[in-house]
Amino acid sequence: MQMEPLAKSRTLADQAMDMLVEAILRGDLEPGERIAEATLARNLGISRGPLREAISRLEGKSLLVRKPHVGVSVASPSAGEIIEVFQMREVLEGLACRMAAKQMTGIELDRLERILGDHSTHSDLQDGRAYYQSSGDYDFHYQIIVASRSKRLIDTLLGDLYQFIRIFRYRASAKPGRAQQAFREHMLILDALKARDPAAAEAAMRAHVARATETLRIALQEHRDPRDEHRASA
Amino acid sequence: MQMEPLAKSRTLADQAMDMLVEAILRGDLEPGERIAEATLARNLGISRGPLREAISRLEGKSLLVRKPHVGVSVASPSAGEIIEVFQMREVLEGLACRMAAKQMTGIELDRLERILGDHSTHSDLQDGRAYYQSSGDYDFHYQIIVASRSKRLIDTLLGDLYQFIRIFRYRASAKPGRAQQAFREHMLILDALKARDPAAAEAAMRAHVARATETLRIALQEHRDPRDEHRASA
DNA sequence: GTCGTGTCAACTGTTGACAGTAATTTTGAT
DNA sequence: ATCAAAATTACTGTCAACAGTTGACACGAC
Repeated sequence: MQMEPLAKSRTLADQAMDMLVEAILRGDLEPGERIAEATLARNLGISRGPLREAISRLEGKSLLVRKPHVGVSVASPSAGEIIEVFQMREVLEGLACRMAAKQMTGIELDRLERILGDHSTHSDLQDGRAYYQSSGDYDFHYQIIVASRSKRLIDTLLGDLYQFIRIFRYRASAKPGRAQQAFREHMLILDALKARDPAAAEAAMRAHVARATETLRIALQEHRDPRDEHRASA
Repeated sequence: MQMEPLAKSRTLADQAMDMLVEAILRGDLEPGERIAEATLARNLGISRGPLREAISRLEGKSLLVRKPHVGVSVASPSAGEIIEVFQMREVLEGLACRMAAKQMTGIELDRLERILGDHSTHSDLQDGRAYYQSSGDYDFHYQIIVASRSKRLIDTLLGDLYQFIRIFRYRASAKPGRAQQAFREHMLILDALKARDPAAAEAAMRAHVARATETLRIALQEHRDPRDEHRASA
């Protein structure tokens, strides 16, 4: 019999990293907020070494930024940078969807259809906003991304990029009616996948994410970020 | 009078990181090779702390991989993973090219045209292979990526992804005649950019990178990687 | 009152030593 | 000779203390 070690030899730095990401996601650490190493390490019951290591790794993923001899702080991307990330997500998820169309199994397609079926009967959908911006939308995209079978793509979209996006609660900025529209777009994507039409699947996914980006852009313009002023005007 | 700080407060960890990347690019550290922290730190004249920090950052960028309690080693992606990165590059550079088409200045277009002009008269081009796989091709893509004005896109394509790709010298695997074809493809891209046609520019760039990927795929099949066997067969 | 300078405290950057784990070698039995 | 188990070794993971830099504050000159 062969089994995985229960605790995968998780090092303190690993735990500290997870804990940091959690804290940022939960909102305990706000974007731009500085992190005092010594204090945080004491609170976690570890020394500064492993904590610094966790910080360095997140720094490599641009979730944290460090100013030499000053300190690390949670990344605080401007509205423009968030849009940039969404644009990248558009083409990358398009790619994932194209690949998924080629190699998705029947079982995976069924699962996707079932997820969408659950959505349609879910009460939140009728209500409007919340659902698509929380787990429902996530599940749909998640399944497709995993179906791409591309290790790097999965890591990027489900790991780095997704966490980066999730930090900033701009999900809340969905417009009323966006949920229903998104649901219809999901249907179109599913159709293309079932038809095993890579080009159509990619186009449908790109259109879907592009619309979400557009909605986001409008929402962001309402609470402007001064850092974007200098490059607007075009 | 305004001036840059002389030495940008570069920390030992920063220098160690650059040094590591350099060493990997130069080939001093081969893919899969393990890194002995203590030894390397001594050779660099620093202690293990900053070195570990540099390692952690590169770990976050998946240039190095760490196995707990065993050690770090240079990432050694399988042929399949390299193809995956190229596929991501295809859509991301396509995006960059689309954005560049919208906002490139006349000066930038001139510079690009000049680069291409240099290429056409460059002796290596007539010879065949080497040129496009070295700095020439890089310059062309570099200019377009920068012209996208997207901070994240530039970081990803010119930083993380590019270094990752560069580590593995599969550039050498270009086929004879590929250089001339690539040159023609560059011309098409430039045409679309000059016409300020975003869709055409994106399509042209995607086609260009897709062809390079295909060439690479063929070259990689010759020296197979055993790790890809299980997922082949399709 | 404003500007510039000097001092100070708090924090980060770095170090060397210790503890713990995984691989290797050695030893012993079959 | 082959294999298994135990001891050794070499490395990583972790810690606590030291050194250096930064930004703030107070003081003094203009």
